[in-house]
Amino acid sequence: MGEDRAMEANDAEGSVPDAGPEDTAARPHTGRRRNEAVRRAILDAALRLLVESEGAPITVEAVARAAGVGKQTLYRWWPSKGAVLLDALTDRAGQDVPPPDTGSLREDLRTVVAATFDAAQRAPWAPALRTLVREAATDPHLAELLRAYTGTRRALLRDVLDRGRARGELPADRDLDLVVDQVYGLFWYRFLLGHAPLDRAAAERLTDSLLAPGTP
Amino acid sequence: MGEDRAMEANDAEGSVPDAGPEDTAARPHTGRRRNEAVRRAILDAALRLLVESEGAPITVEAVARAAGVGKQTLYRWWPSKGAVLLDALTDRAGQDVPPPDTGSLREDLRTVVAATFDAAQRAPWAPALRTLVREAATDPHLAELLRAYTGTRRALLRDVLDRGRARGELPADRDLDLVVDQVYGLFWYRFLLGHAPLDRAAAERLTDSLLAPGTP
DNA sequence: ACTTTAACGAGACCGACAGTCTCGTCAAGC
DNA sequence: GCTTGACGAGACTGTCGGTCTCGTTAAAGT
Repeated sequence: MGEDRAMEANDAEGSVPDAGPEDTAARPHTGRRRNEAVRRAILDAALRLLVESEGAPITVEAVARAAGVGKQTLYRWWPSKGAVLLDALTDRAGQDVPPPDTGSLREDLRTVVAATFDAAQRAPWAPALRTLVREAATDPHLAELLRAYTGTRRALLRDVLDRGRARGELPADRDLDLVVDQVYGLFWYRFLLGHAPLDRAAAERLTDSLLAPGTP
Repeated sequence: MGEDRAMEANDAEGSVPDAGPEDTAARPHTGRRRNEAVRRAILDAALRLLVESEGAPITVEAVARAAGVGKQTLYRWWPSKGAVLLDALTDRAGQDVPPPDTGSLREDLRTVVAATFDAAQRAPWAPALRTLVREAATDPHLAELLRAYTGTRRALLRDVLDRGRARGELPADRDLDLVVDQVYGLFWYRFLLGHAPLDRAAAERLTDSLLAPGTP
């Protein structure tokens, strides 16, 4: 995803009036090339600040200074502050494990929920993610990116439920979107407010609550 | 609540060193009195902007201008922008109806959940509340006030559940805090993301999901 | 009436911060 | 060696929350 965003800013240059669409891709690249070390330095600095931030806002200048980079370099490759932060977070932490498929809905669901809760509790990315969500409140661009991200998470969980229902482990008329939202609703609510734990026990009880205790 | 906050700023004046605590309350009020019409004008203007905002941020200057008031007047009575906005919202919309106690947990829960969902869907305060939450992301003061508010909401729902459990409508070992968070978690998740409805049907299904369908 | 006190409207001012612009420099390819 | 574009540095702009100041005005005591 990081590369996609990075390119975005670049091909905006193709908007010369009446230049013809092939002009953008046709002209070979000349001049000095992008320095990969700089990209890494920016991403690393952003992630470090994000992790250490504990909810405090991050400034672009701080990221640039920490990376030893000019602000313009940053804005040359990312469209906004939020994009950099999200990129930094997903670049490292973003290897999504595929949801399990053990043949038992109860088992799969418990695993997914527990993993989600666990990641939010344990990881150093917890404060980072909290900060990111805060930034998203005032950064429409970031909000959109985050919305897309949560969308794929929902879809993944939805798949698990669909498989379970196909196996007859859930009544055919059960509202699966509601179940998905009950999981992530509780998750974000507790994650952002922090008034109650997101531990293993909570995951266990949530799973039991969603699958009626009597269900196989 | 409005009055309380308003006073807060005022008695800060009592912090003269070694003046004695009774000095604050003892000295009769002299000088020009607070103009109630101004308070109303500020609150009304803030609410109007909040309702019309549709998620867009509200500036203090806009509120002051809309109320025909100097910024200092605003800051004389409220400690921050967020406090004004929250005050404006709770001042009008804030008459909390006491939760029902019909003797049936299922009935009470359905009523509370449906009322909560309904209020968020129907009311013109929906965008206002969304804006407020957004502002809270960057305004620690407002975040604290909002946290307190949601705390009382949780406590109210918790009471309903406690009564139900006392009547034996819920197993004694059920995690009631989890149930509460499942309700408000889903609520805020859908309210803020807006990807799925918070209608009567959703309230119905959520209630059924929390109270095992077979329970009396 | 006169004085004191504090609220009021207006708006200058400050500090932070996102994002832009400019400039001198440096590397990649012709 | 010449053109092109990335780079670091940092000045600059615009916005906004919050403070400060000032001249005016209303309430209360004398």
